[in-house]
Amino acid sequence: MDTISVRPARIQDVAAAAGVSVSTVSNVLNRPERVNALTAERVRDAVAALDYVPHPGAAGLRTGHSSSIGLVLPDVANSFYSRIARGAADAAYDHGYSLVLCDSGDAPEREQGYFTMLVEQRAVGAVVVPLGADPTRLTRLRERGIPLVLADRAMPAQDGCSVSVDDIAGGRIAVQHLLDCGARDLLVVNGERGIRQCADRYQGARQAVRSRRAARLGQVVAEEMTVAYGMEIARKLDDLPDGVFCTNDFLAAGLCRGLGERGVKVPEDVQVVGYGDLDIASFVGTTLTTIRQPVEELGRAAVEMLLDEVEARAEHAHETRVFAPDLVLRESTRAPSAP
Amino acid sequence: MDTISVRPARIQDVAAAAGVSVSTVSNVLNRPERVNALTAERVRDAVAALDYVPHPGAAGLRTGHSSSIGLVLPDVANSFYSRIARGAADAAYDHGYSLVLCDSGDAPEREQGYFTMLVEQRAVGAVVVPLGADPTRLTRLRERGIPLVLADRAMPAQDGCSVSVDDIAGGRIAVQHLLDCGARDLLVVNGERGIRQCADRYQGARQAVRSRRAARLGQVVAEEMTVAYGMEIARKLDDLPDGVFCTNDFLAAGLCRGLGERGVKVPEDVQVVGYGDLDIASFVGTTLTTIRQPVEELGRAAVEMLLDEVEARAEHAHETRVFAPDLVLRESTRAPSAP
DNA sequence: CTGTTAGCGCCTTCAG
DNA sequence: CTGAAGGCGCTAACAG
Repeated sequence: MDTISVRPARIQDVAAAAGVSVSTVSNVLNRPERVNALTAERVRDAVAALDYVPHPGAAGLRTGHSSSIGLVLPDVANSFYSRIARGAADAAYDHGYSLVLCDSGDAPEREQGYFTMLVEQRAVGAVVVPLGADPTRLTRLRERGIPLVLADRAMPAQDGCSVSVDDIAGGRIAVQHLLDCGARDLLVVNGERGIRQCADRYQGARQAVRSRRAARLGQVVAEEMTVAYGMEIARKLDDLPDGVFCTNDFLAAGLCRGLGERGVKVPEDVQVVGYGDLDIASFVGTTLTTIRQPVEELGRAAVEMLLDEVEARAEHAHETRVFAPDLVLRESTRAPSAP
Repeated sequence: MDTISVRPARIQDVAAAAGVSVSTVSNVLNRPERVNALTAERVRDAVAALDYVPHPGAAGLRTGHSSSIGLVLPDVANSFYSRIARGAADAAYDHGYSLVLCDSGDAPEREQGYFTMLVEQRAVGAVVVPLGADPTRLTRLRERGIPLVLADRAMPAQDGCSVSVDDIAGGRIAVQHLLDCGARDLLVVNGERGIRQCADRYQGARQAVRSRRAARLGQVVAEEMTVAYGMEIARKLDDLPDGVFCTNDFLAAGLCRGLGERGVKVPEDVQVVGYGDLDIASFVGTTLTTIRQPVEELGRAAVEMLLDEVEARAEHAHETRVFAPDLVLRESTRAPSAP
């Protein structure tokens, strides 16, 4: 069967069918308390009978409110971002907004294209993981009347809300856990220094060690954060540490495997903590103890903060929300002894 | 700085500024050929000066056309679906449509909620990866005037377009490759029979072997398609085959690792082909030769078929497009000898 | 080639 | 508590 093009019922049709005026129908739908219960009943019957579906777009034209919010990110296919998207979609759905997916594909022109699209659509706001560090374009969007919430990026508090995960805390938790499990000769297997997340996680690791005089902390930097480099590092290690914190799960998975090939047992000889709770962490042979980042919640919170700004306007105070990562215990570390 | 609420310029303002009528402005924007070059120039200047941005929503109210298309799927955080989303977003962007992300979260009520949202928004159409097998709700959507393209699911051709990947061909290619590489004693490590994809891939594998009398094909079914089960299977294997086709990359990764622990070398002793080209395939120690599915293209094609239906209407012929998977050569198989 | 006019579907004063 | 009328921003006839 092909598409039937029955012109959908309009509010007028409902009014006629119910024997009332359009404004009464509108009231029944939007402010039921102002309408006599019986007439309301009649109207609702008519709505059902005609399969009437209101048209928020038309309403928005009148009221000035739209009901779509933008989600601008570099690449939905990347699991970190797709998890943000999931959380954002959840929240948007719960609040009756629709989420417009804007995948900039790492291309600034395209990001800009989406920005103007959002202006055209009169989106109520946008959650964005911006591409460059340059805030000019973001500011312009905001001046255009589109409130923004930044995700996973810093943002001067006065300019708007932002959400992110605390990587320093993550590093601290990871290493603290190794200490709790009895490890004292520690190694951080890190990614490039330039990556903010890596630097922060290392800083957190140092904080944890500082509180425990008796422990040592080394660091080795992997060229790329992949399983292969993790294995490589495991092979080259001279004196084995008794605890390793890898700043990403791929490195951790590779490291475990490389150690295995040398006959080193995880967690008996060396304990390992990863970071990110990627799929791989629970699929791998020795499942990884790792740091979970509440990414979905991050997306959800971003949307909710945005809606608060949109709906509260005057009373809204910008907020920089930082989420706490937490530890997922699996096989690559031993049970912690009570401190 | 806070949101400045300057009421955006309307088409009237532009008309006034340029000293012409609104319809002329509209024409300049939509059918430039019907307008004198000089007046057009004046209008464009005014547009720029006032920072005028057209309001497609209002236009749509008038024309009846909307410019948003829905993307309904079970879970964006799942990499298969997020890749579809990426392709769909690409195509939608290229054609000037906006993509509304509808993550049903595996909940039928929610999927239904999104369906009615799409009706409300008068979406021009939707790409959907439906939850259940029941086509009733889909049909209703279509009757409501929202054309559908199904992704990764079967659909009677007369009811609309669909896109999917040919799993039989995928299985055939995988095993053919093993044969080309000299393997003769083959094993399929599969998931549950009930899963259509698994059944299809096995069927493809059998087709490949049938053409080569001299080869044997066994099958073993893993309870779950994870790295851990792959390892398990590698450990339990009695007589080693010389070629293994795992119907998913997790299984393949686990298998390789399990074989490694037994001292069996990949690809020297046993060659392995995976399926899916997940991240893990290229990150793992011995990188996996695997079957790539053109998932992004699937998403892109879905949107384009949808738009064809929307724009062509009468001449549009429903199409069931099946994509061909292909082989990605990596380290877990030896170079094929010319056939 | 350009201007005038009448809605698209809805909400919202303002009267009754 | 209900109805009539105007307009949100834009396009599409139809005149000029």
